[in-house]
Amino acid sequence: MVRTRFAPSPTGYLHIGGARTALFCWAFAKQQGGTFILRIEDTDRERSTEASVQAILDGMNWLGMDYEGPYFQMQRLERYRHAVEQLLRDGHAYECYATREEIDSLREQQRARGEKPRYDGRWRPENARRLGLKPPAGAKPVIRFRTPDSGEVTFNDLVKGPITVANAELDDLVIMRADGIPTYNFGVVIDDIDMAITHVVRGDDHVNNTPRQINIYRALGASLPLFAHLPMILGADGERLSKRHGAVSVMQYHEDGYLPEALNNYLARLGWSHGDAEKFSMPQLVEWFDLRHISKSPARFDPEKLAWLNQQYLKEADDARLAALMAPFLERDGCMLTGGPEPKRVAALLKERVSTIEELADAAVYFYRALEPSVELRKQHYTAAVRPALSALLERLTAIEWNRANISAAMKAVAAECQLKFPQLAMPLRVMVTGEPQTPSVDATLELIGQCPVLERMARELAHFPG
RNA sequence: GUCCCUAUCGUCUAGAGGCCUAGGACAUCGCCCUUUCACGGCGGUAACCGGGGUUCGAAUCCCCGUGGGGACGCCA
Repeated sequence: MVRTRFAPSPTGYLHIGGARTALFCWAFAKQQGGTFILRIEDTDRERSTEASVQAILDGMNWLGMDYEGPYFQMQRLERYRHAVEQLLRDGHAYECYATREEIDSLREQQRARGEKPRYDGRWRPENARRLGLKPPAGAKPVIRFRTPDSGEVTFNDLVKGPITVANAELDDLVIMRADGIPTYNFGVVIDDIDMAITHVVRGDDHVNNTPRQINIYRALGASLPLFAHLPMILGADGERLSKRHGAVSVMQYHEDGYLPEALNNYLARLGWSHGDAEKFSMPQLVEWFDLRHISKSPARFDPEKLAWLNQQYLKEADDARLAALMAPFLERDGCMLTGGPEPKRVAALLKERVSTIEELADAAVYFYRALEPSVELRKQHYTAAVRPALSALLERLTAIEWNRANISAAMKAVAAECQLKFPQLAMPLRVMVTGEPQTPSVDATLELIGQCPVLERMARELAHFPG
């Protein structure tokens, strides 16, 4: 039975990269009929926050990934201590009393010499004895794992293929701090063993940690899970994703008016493919997902393609749902929805013209509030020549039963009478009523705005015509 | 600096030695549709990083360069 896990540290919001990792983990587990686990790796007490835990949960929930858990590492300290005792007993770990300053200066020297910075193993029992090192009185040691001196570690990454690292490249890493809290490389191994994780799917920034972790598995006598390392997501500029790139928080996309199915779809296609398929649902992803078609190299995040996908989902989204989603944006813009046209009809009219909910709301403002045309627009469209036609139209519109067909008929009749082409009448009318040069077809727009507001706005704007 | 990984249009990618005159999508350009703008339809520009091998045959396999990414914490 396949078991995967997503194991974020609660030191910030759920970002795009984390969400993509979670999505692949989730999709793989579901595709295999397995279990997807959420584990919060909260052993960094300085940076972990309750708010971050909540932010991660919110992000997972919004994207619709269900999980077992969450489990918290800080609730499992007892277990890590026992595991450390076992390693100590078996000679796979030892106490190290080196101070941080000591280690820092060691690394500095190594770097100056052009070497890879590494702990030199001075507190390995045999070395400490040789060097005559004695534990300072009252000092609490950290525990280091004793990495094999020679040989190499090879594992067959499910995405990248065989990867080999020489043990000589690895040093004796700290697995437990003096206060009894495990470090990442240790906690992750114990948890993955205890939670019977079969497939470790994570970002490829962990490739270098994997040989260290494998050595720990072996020292513990545990069997290995399979590993699949996902390439990173880079910003649109090819740089590492960071705050500089604007929206890196998943929930920021929610706030900016993206649909979760669009973000999921986009993220799924970033580093994974299924032939020529571009637009597909979560169930479809679950059916199709495989590790073999994950690309091996990093991918750039392309906001334009995301926007396009979001537009595709918007076009087919339920009108009532869109109405509910755009309401907060409209209210923020000072629109009163009550008394105006039904939001879902407005959404239906506008939804294929925008790529986010925010744009949808922006485009809907004039249905709920009279917008003043800019001076430029008036100058451009309000001419003495069309004024009589618009006056005549105002009168006709006063008299008709208010629906799209009648509005259109009235416009056509006036245009014919005044020997104007339809657009010559429609453009100034559009600007007068909506304040915008671009809207859906005028008749449908006026119908929705409603007779009274339309007549009022026309009368008011007529006063701005020259002559 | 050392180690690990990686390399197809501007971007995301298809590609498992002959189906490749390298396919799709976003973006971009043009045309059509049209009541403005969109949507939609049709079409165009655009890529196998370089050099060596292996092979009858290489985008695909190997080596070397080069570019890109990652790691080198008592962070995860």
